[in-house]
Amino acid sequence: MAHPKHIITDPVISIGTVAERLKVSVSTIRKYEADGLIIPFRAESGHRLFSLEDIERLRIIQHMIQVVGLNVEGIRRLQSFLPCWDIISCPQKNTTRTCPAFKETTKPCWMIKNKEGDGNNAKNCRTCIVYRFGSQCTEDVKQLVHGTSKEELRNKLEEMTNNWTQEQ
DNA sequence: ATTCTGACA
DNA sequence: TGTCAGTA
Repeated sequence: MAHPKHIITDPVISIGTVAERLKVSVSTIRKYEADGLIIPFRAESGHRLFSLEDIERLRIIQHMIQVVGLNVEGIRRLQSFLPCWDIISCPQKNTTRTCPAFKETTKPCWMIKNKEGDGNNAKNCRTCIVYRFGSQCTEDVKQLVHGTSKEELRNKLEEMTNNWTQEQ
């Protein structure tokens, strides 16, 4: 309610602005991207652009580092447990136990290079509900990953992301 | 003036 | 994490 939906999701903030608002260096933000923690939008010029949701995600990263005590590697591993196979309709549905994302415990699904076939990669992952969930509060993440059916999981995610993207 | 990539103390 | 180079 505080912000209209488009304000939340539109990537229009420069990396410099983000840096000063979060009190972090520009290079640190670039590093987070290189490390797979964030997927900034790219202008045609090649410049990174961030939305308010992106800033929220960065805040959570700071929290995990400064308060929780995780390092970048730890955050990546934590996110590798986001059950994308349960959250979105996976091309290899019945073979979930064999899909790379399911077995990977080191990096999140958006960091896994896709083989042939459907080529949805990091660029599109930016808008994926799985990736976006990482922009939610860590408390909510806990509750979510705590025994819920696929259907419930799906609904909760929609709910939560709606809280962010809702309303004018 | 700002940001980008890549290399590097 | 920061900086320096050479661009766009």
